[in-house]
Amino acid sequence: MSLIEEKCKEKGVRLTDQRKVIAKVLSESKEIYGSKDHPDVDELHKRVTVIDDKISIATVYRTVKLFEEAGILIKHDFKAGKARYEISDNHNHLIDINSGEIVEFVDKDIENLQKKIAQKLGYNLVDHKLELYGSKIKK
Amino acid sequence: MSLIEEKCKEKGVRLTDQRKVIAKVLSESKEIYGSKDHPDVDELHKRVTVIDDKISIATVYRTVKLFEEAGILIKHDFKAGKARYEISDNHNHLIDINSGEIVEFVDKDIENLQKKIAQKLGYNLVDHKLELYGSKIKK
DNA sequence: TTATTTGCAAACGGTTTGCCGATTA
DNA sequence: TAATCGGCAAACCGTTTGCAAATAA
Repeated sequence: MSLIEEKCKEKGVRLTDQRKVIAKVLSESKEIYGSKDHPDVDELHKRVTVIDDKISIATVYRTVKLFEEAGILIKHDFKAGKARYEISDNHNHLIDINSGEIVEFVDKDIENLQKKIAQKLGYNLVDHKLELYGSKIKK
Repeated sequence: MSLIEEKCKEKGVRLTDQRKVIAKVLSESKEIYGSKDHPDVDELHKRVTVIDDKISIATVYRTVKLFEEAGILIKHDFKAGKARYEISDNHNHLIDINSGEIVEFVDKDIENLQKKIAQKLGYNLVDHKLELYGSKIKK
């Protein structure tokens, strides 16, 4: 049973054949496609139809939204137009402005600083989005 | 002459009547609508047509893209679907998850930390996007 | 004059939705 | 069985674009 399938059970999300396939593809996405994998709905649909070619893209849309609302996935809009998804986890992204490659990172210092800033402005920090855009240093 | 109109001159952007009106509305947007003003194209079009009701929304789209490419405006996709614009300036945003209100802030510490992180990952920091999401602390 | 810009309406692309038969718990 | 879900195709909505007339330099 895939990671996401388990989370569905936890949260009482009904599991259908289609959802199981989508959950499986998402759960395996990083392992198979590497760390910079943030598939959009179209890409997801392509991968899913390899397993079951009856699954419609409407179902992928509905499922991905469902998973997002359940806190299982997070949705990114790195560039408007196409949303991209990955399993929920609080890391940040560095985007290579030349190749489009995405590097993930976490940094406790930044996280603490953010909390402090929000407090200073009179808010409790609930969530954050940090994207760095950079170009590779050649050596 | 509005702030943006001046920048257009600098960058050699041809100034038409329509662009002057749009530049004016954008330049005045913060003063009139307050610090949380990040109008979308539709809102911009509404404000612009008060001055000249012949200006089409296609022109607003084209102009806003032009200004963005000239580095005069920045485009935000706080939530996908509708882009929002403001005069270019490197501050960050804190978004009230309850009211949608947007608070702007700058923080040198965070900026330095970001630069350091990018370096550590082998990149030169070119740009960044930081959005905090929080809920107001009641007192 | 000549390259550029505008308004209009149609096209576009990602996403959502109504309908209704199929499936899950 | 009752509630929910999935497939299909049409609708939706923000944005872009081709065209011919208008305009800036």
